[in-house]
Amino acid sequence: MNLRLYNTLNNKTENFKEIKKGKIGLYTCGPTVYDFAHIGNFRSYVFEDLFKRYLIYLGYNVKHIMNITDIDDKTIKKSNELGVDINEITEKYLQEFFKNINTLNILQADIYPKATEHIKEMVELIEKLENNGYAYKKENSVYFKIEKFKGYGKLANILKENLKTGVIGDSDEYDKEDVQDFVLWKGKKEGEPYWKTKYGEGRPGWHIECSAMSMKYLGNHFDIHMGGVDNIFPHHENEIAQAECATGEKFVNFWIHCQHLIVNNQKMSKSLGNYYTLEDLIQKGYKPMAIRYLLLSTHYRKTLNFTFEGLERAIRSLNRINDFIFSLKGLKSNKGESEDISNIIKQNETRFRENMNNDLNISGALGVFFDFLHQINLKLKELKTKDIENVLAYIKRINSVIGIIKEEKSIPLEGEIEKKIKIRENARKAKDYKLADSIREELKEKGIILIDTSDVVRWKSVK
RNA sequence: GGCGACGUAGCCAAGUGGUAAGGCAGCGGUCUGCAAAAUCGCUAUUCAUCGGUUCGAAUCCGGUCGUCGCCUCCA
Repeated sequence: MNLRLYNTLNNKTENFKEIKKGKIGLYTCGPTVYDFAHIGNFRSYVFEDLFKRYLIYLGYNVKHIMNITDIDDKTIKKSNELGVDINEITEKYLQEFFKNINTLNILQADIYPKATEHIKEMVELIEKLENNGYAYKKENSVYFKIEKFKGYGKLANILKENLKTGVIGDSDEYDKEDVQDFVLWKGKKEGEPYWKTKYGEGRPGWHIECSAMSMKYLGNHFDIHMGGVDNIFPHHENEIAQAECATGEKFVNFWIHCQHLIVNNQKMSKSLGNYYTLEDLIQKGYKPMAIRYLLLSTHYRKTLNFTFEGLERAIRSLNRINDFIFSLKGLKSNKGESEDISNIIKQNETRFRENMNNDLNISGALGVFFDFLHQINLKLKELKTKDIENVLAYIKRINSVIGIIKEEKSIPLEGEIEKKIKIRENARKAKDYKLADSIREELKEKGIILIDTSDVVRWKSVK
């Protein structure tokens, strides 16, 4: 079964086909580095990561570009409010962003181009638009004339005449010919950073950034562009307009958009007190992998309702996977390999892939994976040495896609704890269960969980 | 006003024409000194609702009710 993806461009699920065999150009809209990213942002990033990991799993060579918006209204506003240089602000939150990405086990992009380092490319793009008759200067700014572009609105499925006019955005600050037109280059304003270019002193509009940088690194025509649904209009619509009017070529084949996250059925907002950054959740004691699992486990085109109850459920679901691996690693086995187990793996992987191929149906795919755990649990005692290896290798393959299983670090036990375990063992042998249980309870409080098996005592760390 | 999404068990969530996956929680067994994990059984005659098409509908069509998003800040 082929990989099928829902393409916002025509609102249909289509067979995926790459432009250049085996290679994929992927562009994802990155953060505006003016503040900590919130869990809604990470829902998108985690989904994009899942998708990218799956492409890699399928054997594609993926070139992934994620832009960094480090010049825009918000970064400027923050800089002015705090009286701190804008670069200091953006650098700080860029580092925080990278830290968060790492915490959530999100693979790094190949390149993180910054807007401020691509002014030249943006100006060149504006130049092309001007030459082709799609851009006009007014006062000190440059605008895109959407009336000239017939395809305008095709992504968002919006008719030009239905666009609300006036009152919003820049319409009264800048002097456009038509309120629907969007800005390519913003003339210099007092107290704002600016660049000297052929269009005068000023700074780039937001949309031009993504068009310029994506084409620089991926070419005029590339495979996949992703982002949150809110970006469909106007951002991605404008990107298409800029790129296609400048090059005359089709810009992107597949537009994939991730739905939003809401909290307790309400839009996340600071005023409602339901606004969470990753840091907030981690400080509450939630583990990154549980957060990742939660963000990941709902299909990307469905609104995800974030609740702490859901997060608790995610923890317990993850426990099932981790406990399984734990039991597997503690097994004593005989040499050999059984065909039975190899077949289960093969069949399960096929089903996993079928679900993922179906527009990245992660819920279905996870269901398949839990089926696998169950099937193997039933045969745990019959597993041979090679079977265990095969099962672990399969889990590793699955995890290369979902990325929710953290490699267990074998933390050495402190001597004192080891001593306590021995005392408890002796107590158990002497049937002094009162003492044994109190030691078990004591260690549990220290984060060490003891598990009695028929021959040895095993332990695991809560962390 | 225009465009669009969604409504499946206590909770989360697959299934998109062939008779309701999976996870969590709950109850009752097995295993265990007791636990933990695992395992077995039970837990939706029914998919918001009303009608239609069909041999057959959660799935297709139409109406109704409800929730939500977008229409130049936004992942």
